Amino acid sequence: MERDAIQDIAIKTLITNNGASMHDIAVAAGIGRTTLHRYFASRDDMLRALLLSAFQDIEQAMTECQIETGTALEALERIITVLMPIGHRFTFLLGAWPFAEDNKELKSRELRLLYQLEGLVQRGQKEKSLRTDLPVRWIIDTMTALLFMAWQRISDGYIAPRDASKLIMTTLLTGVGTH
Amino acid sequence: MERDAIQDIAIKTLITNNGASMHDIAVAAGIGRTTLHRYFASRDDMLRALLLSAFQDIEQAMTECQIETGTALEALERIITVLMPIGHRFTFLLGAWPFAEDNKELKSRELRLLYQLEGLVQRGQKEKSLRTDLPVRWIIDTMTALLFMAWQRISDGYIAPRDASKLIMTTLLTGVGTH
DNA sequence: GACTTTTGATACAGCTATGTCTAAAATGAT
DNA sequence: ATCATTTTAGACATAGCTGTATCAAAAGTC
Repeated sequence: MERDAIQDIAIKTLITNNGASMHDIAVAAGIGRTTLHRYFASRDDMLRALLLSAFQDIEQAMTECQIETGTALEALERIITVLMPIGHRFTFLLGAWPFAEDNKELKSRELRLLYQLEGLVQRGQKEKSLRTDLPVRWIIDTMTALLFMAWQRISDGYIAPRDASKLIMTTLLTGVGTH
Repeated sequence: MERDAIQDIAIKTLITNNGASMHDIAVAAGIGRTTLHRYFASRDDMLRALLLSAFQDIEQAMTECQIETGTALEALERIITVLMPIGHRFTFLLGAWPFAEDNKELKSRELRLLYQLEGLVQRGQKEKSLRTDLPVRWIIDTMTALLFMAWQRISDGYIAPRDASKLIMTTLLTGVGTH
């Protein structure tokens, strides 16, 4: 089995039960615990690798979006669309991120990513498509929150994956009120 | 120390580090581990008690809102306002809820609560203040997601507690776009 | 089929967390 | 101050998890 595939299963297992043991994760991956230890020297190593892997996937997804291209709203929609299929990585990252406190490289890459998103929101504000009376960070948070929630509902089967992006975009931009 | 106070500290400790040991929680509460065991016969007992306590607080907060009174939007704003000060309980519940799977009573009470919220949203739709083209459950999810995110930001110090309700309401109802 | 490599079950040692108990210390009541 | 009650530190036993090592079985290669 490929290391990437194991990482994927480990992430999915840990977001369901974040107390899952190495044995649990090995079972989920259909391999022996010894073999899991061959891929990751320790649980700590594994968690670090998962954090990095999840983050890298999101970074890459963001890069593929080419957020400088087109309008801010178009870029936002692209971001949402590419993050949806990796919602489990996103969810894992939300839960595990507090434990990345001492990883300076990851933290600085996070800041870079956040900086890009802030730039994008500010561009939307300049383009007069995003409100200027809300904090930039809160706009990003709102999108994050909706992504997270949509992923939960996809996992529950309440939302169809193909409806998610549109649903998030419309909720994000126009809210649930009739104003 | 009162049992309620210990429960509060346990919840706050566990949302920060959900792997916190009984020793960690006892330290946070300023009591001995033995004493903690006097309040809760086992870790399992404690987690069950915390789940129930968190849920009850939210139930009570919802009851105090008298959601049948006034317009749906007024009731929604009241809900958000009363849930904010107990955001840590809300956050704990979001994280711990998957582990309440076998608690039939809690699950049925959750359904009752959800039913009330659905009724409220439907009332808002009838009053023409909430959109009818979005799933009712998704409207509730959006509010939940924003509550959760606002609580995180209050904990970070990015949002002032007194701004939170207004921020959530405006984001929820009109979104972040200028439409 | 023969050989090599990989895998996994198993055993073991060490560690941590949990639950239980005891006796001393601390606290509260009078 | 005395007595009663509560709390705590520490000890202990146990279970579970982790990391490590061994060796037979399984899988892969030629």
